[in-house]
Amino acid sequence: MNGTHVLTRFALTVDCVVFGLDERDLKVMLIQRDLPPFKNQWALPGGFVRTDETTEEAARRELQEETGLIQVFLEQLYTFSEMDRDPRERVVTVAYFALVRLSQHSFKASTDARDAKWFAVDDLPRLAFDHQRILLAAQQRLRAKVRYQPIGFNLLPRKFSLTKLQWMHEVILGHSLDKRNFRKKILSMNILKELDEVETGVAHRAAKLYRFNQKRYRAMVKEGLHFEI
Amino acid sequence: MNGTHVLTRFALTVDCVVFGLDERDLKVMLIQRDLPPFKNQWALPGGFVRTDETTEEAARRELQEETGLIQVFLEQLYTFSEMDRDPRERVVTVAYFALVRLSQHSFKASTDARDAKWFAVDDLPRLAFDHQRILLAAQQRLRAKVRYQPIGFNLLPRKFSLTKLQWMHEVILGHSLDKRNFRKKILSMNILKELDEVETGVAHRAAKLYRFNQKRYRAMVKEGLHFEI
DNA sequence: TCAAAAGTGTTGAGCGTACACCCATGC
DNA sequence: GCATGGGTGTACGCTCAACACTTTTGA
Repeated sequence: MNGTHVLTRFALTVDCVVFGLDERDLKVMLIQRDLPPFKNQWALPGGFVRTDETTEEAARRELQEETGLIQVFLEQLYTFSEMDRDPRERVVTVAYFALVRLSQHSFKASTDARDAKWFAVDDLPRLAFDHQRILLAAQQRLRAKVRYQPIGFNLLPRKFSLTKLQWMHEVILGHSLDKRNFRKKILSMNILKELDEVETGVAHRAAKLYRFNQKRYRAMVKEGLHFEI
Repeated sequence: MNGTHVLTRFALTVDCVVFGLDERDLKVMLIQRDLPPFKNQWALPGGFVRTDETTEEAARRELQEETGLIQVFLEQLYTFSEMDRDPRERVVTVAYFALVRLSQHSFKASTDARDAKWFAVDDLPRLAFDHQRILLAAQQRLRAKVRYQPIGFNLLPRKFSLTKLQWMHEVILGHSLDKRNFRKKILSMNILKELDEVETGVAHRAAKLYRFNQKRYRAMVKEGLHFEI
């Protein structure tokens, strides 16, 4: 701000690392680029920020435009400003990560004809720009955060079994958990509502279904609850 | 990136929340603005990012220019992009927070004649822009992080007593800790080196001095140490 | 009746917490 | 010798971790 330098302006983008969970893996949504640079390569959904929107608004807009997703869990991740991120010119990007209920969304072909597709995080194609690095940062953040904040619920259907809940944590953390201890712990927090429903369509004993009770969680936090898996 | 909109460019700044610790309080460095807007009000050190530097480089440069600080602990905090942050025009800012050994630095009058001064975080003047909010975010981050990462050492002299170390945590966390338990815990982590020195110039029994052993810490982490106060 | 996953308790070890007194030093 | 903070140990309760069998259901 000392006035001896010309005020430079920057191209500013947002990039979204969108996580979803299917029957097998943790997945990330990628989009195939139809323009250079990196034409035909896979990239994170994202795009340029407009004058009349915050970066978060831009992220939500891009998500909707490119993938049809609305009302997802979205959190700012990190801002990347290395000089050579984009071969065309200098672009600063604010990265976000999102968690979606993959089961609920039937992904309509994106309006601008780009291909949106889910990839297992452990089996990714080569990515455009520095998106590999951004994705890695998002994965680390997710892994760290799922242990001390109840954000994982955003990846599951609203009604879920304890087994699914445990499995979600195992997939994200990358190691297995003890079934009895996990149940004891999560139930003792008093943040789940036990429903009068059970799984359907399974070839064995059907599991009870639960729902995350956000209100109860907030109340418990006020009373000193320290969520931790 | 879908091409139907004009590519807007953004004024981009960095702002630094610089924390220091003196004999009494946790302090934050502020700078008195000598230009409008908010002329004569206090603000976070910071300024515009240049074309040839990353945001982190910009933050370090501004810190040096405005306060003389070099080689401080610096970490990206959050990017703020609300439309009306700056009354002149839209400015996006990448906020950083820094931890410095206040004891070591004699703060030379800043080169561009602006007044840099330390304020107790619990007794701040009205701040320019949305700097109050940024500062709050930094404080929350510091409070959360000091509990599970050994960053607090960056606020203390290299040689410190256990009492000082405990006191630092108490000031940041806002509550007191049990002396014996604190010592047991921190010493059992094996990340402090006990020196053959004691405090000087105190009117009572002099405390042993310790030094944070970064190498040892990294080794311990590899072996599964989970730093936590 | 078989396969497959749901659901359930106990025990031991280690950790966190609460707590009070003597010691060393400078003035 | 007194004031000031430095330094130290124990006991209890709680939480975490390890561990295996019975129950339910659909095919």
